[in-house]
Amino acid sequence: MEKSYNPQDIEQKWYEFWEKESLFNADIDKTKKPYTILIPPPNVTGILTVGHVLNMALQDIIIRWKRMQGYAALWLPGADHAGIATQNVVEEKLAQEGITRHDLGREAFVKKVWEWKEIYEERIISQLKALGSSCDWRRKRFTLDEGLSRAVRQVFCKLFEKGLIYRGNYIINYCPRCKTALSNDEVEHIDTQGKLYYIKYPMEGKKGFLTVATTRPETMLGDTALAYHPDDNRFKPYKNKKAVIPIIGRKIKIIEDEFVDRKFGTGLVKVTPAHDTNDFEISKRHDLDIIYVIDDAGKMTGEAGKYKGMDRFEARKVLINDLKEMGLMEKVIKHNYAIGQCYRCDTIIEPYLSTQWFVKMKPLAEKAIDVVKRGEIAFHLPRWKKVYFHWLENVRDWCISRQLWWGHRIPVWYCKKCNKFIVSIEKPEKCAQCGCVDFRQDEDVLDTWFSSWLWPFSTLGWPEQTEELDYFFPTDTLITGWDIIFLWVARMIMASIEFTGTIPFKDVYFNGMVRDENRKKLSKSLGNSPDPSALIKQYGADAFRIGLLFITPEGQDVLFSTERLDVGRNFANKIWNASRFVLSTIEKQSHSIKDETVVAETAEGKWILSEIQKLVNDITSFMKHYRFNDVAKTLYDFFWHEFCDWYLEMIKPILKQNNKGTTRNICSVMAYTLKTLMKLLHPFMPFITEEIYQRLPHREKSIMISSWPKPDKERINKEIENDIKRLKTIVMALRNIRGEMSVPPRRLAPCIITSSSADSLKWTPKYEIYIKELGKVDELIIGVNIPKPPFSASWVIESTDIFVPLKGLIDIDVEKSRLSKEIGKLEKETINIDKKLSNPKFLKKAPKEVVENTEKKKTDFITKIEKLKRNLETILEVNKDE
RNA sequence: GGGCGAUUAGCUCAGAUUGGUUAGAGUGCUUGCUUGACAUGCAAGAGGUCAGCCGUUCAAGUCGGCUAUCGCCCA
Repeated sequence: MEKSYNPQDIEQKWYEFWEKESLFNADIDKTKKPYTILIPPPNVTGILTVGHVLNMALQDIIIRWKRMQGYAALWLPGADHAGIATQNVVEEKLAQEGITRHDLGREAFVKKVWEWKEIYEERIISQLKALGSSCDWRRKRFTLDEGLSRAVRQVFCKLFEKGLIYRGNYIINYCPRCKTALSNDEVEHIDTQGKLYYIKYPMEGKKGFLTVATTRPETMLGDTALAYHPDDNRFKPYKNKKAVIPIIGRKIKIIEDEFVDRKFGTGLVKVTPAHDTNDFEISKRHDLDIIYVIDDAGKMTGEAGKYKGMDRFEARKVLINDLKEMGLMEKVIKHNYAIGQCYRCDTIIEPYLSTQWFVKMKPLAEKAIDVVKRGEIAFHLPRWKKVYFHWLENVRDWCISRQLWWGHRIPVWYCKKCNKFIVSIEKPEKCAQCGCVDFRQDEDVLDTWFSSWLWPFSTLGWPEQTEELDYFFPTDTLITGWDIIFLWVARMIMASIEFTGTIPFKDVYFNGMVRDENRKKLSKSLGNSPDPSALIKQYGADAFRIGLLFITPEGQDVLFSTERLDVGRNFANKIWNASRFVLSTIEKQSHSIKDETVVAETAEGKWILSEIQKLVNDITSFMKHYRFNDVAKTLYDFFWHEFCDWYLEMIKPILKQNNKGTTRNICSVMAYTLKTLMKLLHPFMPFITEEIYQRLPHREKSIMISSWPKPDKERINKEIENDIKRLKTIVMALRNIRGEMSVPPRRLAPCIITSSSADSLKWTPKYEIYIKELGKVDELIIGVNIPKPPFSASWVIESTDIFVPLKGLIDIDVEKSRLSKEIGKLEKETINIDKKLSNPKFLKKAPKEVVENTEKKKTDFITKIEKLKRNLETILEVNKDE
């Protein structure tokens, strides 16, 4: 084995092996319980980010764990067509060649997008594979697959029949750059420092002015009224009078409406029905005209007079200038408000009146609230329930039509003769109204989320009642980011209940967002995510995975920087080298070893076998509770410190004795322990653990399908655990003394361990060898009441004294300050304990156990202080003698 | 405007379900080591008024309230 771990030597090899052996495949097996995770399908827009890596790693961790526990574990992979985002990237690419999608036409353009999709889907899959993802690739799905598309059409028709889908003319969020409608949830509200413009509208007949405040002066060209609150007496005299829109000179009514906020601006607002949600509502109540002044590209229309053809923001600038010149701009003040931006391209959203398709959400929302309230679906962390409920309780109808070419075409056909529309899964044969057979399908496509909300069951074959659906559905756990709780999670729950009558998954684990060092969310558009492929190459997939998990506390956001993966890389190297030591030791002796059934003969063997049972127990419990960060840290800590620093170091002196039987026993214990650790680590670090497993004596053809360890009570040995705890304390004391006294590393020192009672020394004999080796002791004397030799450093452990005679090496001043410092610390603690114990209420009310512990602690401290003081005195005496 | 979260070592964070240990880890820092697995390493050390205030309790980093600062979501 190489001296340092090189992941590139083994990762690809094992992934190919797993695939060749079909180990990722989850088949229907009625003798096993199913366990299902569906991938949150990544967009085919580009490569994955480190955020995806975290999300995917978590899924792989769970699915590998469940597979080892004997479940028929299915991780179903796939990708999302991501309508707007994908259309955007392909259009951008075309633009570089100087072509627009219109130059190509719909069919040719969509073909181009499919080409793009094939390339990027392949890239994503290869990234997932490089990461070690154990997906059942046979079952890979894409949201535009035939089966999934049929599900989409069927759902559309069903909801339409139920009256839950309707077509209507409303103000929707429109992105003038993507040239499509968006749902409310696809708009991001960004706090902005803007301005509020106070504009004077002349009264009809030149009888003075009325001032109106607005953040969007350019829309005034489309005003069809001014409005004030009915209770606002300031404007009563103007009721039903007319004002004149400056510049274009159109006359508009002054009306009363409850909606107006009297405290905003002057209390009088302009009403622009075509370009503002609230104004549109007002216009319906007052039967106002609707005038479009901004078109679907964000440019001013013919209604805008001289501003026609200008971009909306350009028009604003010019208009403000014109108003100022005319003396109609009363004032401009600073004003902060949240401005809506497109979540795909950050363009400022234009509220725009148009005819779109909508889903009525209230009836769907109610059941989705219930299942989470009843606990049928559990959220981790539970606090996300609050966010979920708040959204569902205030849910608004969902605009699902998009003016795009890439996506599921809306299954609505318009009769070319009578223009009546028919909603149908397939193209209708003839018009029921007029018998015409000529139809035009709706030009628009559906919101991407209208297909992804079906993902949990459409991927398993729905609407067909497949065996897969029967076996693997409802799925078990969804792992996703909290940023799509509305867009996706809530809607999947609604859809699943509506169409399958059951919940889509039992647990939802929300992983934190990965952010860069400036706390910015990693995103493809910002380009602030390092390329995962490069990181895998640099660090190895295992190091990447465990390194990432190491810095990912449960459900909290993660500050990522490349250097933070060093921990993972170092850990992989540590595993490699410890294994190298274990394996070379095993190889050196010729006998075969029995690892599973081994009974340890040596103290350190009994100890590690005992400790590892506790570890298995803890790790399994952490896994169950989605506490992956704890798993990573606990395994890291155990492997590095207990296994390497203590256990392997304790083995070394025993091996040196060259007793064949003992060596064989040690090898068996080592093999068992290392193999158990590899199994526990496998979900996190699949490649290196497979490599080590294969080199150890093993039964299964892959660690992937070996059984998850179960704690063995027979191997727990409390007595040995206590002994080793004391041993460690002694060794650490010796090391501390050596360190403080600057004893050269190669120089061995004598050591005396003594106590006033023989009982408290009874445990020591079989540990002498370890004390000597780990504490660098040449002459070890253990006995009752041995007096402290001159020129020795000392340490106190409970009732036991440790003396290290260091004539010629001991620095009296260092030893004095060491002892004084320790005494001071303990005295401070004793004062705190005294306070507690002198409080009658504490004695009366605290549990007996706690009081007893506190009392014992006090006695221990006092004994220790006395001993330390005596040691300090003897040092001083020695000093005097000289 | 409504809500959620965070504030613990120089930095990044654990300390959950269940209040009781001399409050931990990684990294950084200081010192010493080419120790027969590992310098991607070994050993030792320094470093914390747990944001502040008030409260509940025999007992608070942990529970409740308020304040401050930062971040996010919804309107």
